[in-house]
Amino acid sequence: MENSDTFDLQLFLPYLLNQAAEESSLSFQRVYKDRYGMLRTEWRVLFHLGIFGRMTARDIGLRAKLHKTKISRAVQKLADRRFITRHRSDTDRRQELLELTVAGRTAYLDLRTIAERYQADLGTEFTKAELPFCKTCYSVWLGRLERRAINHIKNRLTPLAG
Amino acid sequence: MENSDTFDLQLFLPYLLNQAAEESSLSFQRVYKDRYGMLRTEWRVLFHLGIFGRMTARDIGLRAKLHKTKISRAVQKLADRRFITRHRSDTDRRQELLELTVAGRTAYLDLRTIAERYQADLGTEFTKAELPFCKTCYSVWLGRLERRAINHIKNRLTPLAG
DNA sequence: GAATAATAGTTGTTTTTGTAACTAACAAGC
DNA sequence: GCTTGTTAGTTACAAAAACAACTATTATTC
Repeated sequence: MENSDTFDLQLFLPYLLNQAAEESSLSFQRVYKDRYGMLRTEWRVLFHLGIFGRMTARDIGLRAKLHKTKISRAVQKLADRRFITRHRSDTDRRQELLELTVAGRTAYLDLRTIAERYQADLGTEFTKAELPFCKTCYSVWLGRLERRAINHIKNRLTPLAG
Repeated sequence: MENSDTFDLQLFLPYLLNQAAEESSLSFQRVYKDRYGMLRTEWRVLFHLGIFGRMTARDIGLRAKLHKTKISRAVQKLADRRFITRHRSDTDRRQELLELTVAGRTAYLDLRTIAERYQADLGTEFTKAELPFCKTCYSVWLGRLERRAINHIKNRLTPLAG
């Protein structure tokens, strides 16, 4: 063994987060896959529609940070299974308003119940003090993302201004 | 808007973790992709070899929780690019001992340096108290995984015992 | 108001992943 | 020592993701 380095992988944040995220979403994936044969993107779209009500594919993409092609295909499958309806918007005929059907809502509520149970279950392992931190984790990266977007715009503006 | 539900997605842990993980690894992905045209799995294999020294594909898989086919392909690419060498083990001729070449080590050290800088950079946003918590996140899920594996075995043994 | 740019969403093609079946080597039981 | 079972790693095929190019509609600009 020509031997190990000092860098501690166990403390490299992106690595830790990925391992944790992969593990947590894998276990939940089994639920929506087994019950409804859904893919992760489909589940996410369903969830967003369940939580936020009627919205467009574009807005789902913005919120969930999913690429439009992924959403387009997920929407198609969900519509095929009569979990959602699609209606062209009157104000902008490029957009489609997506909405859960009764069947879709039922599926959503079913999965939501399991999600809540799953979450409560995790609560026994994460202490009350720790739980809010997960949100910090999240917003720190979202914050970084936003700052990057802002810088990107700034960089494009500066040459014009200068 | 037929309106929103009470379930707070912003507090659903697997979702939060995934968003955070995706965002954090995406920004680092750009580094090893732009510099060496590497895929995530290749980078992980390189890193493991850099940190732990000579080891087999199997051991990398155990540590990194990567499937053997993924590793097999990553190892092939890394070997093609002369970043690693492969030698059949004398004690068990099924196994191959993998090791970084000089070029591989150079790449590893380069990426490691950036990783450390990136990590330090994050440190300014995560407080000292928060940082260790990411490790908690990680081990909680690893813990769950192990417990599940144990239960799985138990469930297969009980019928035999009873 | 015509020309140009931008946006919502779709479709087609290429990469990458996941899954299952395979080879080769070793291990155990009888 | 021969049958059966396991393990390390590869390969082939199917599913999913990433990326680029496209249509249709709306915004902008001159």
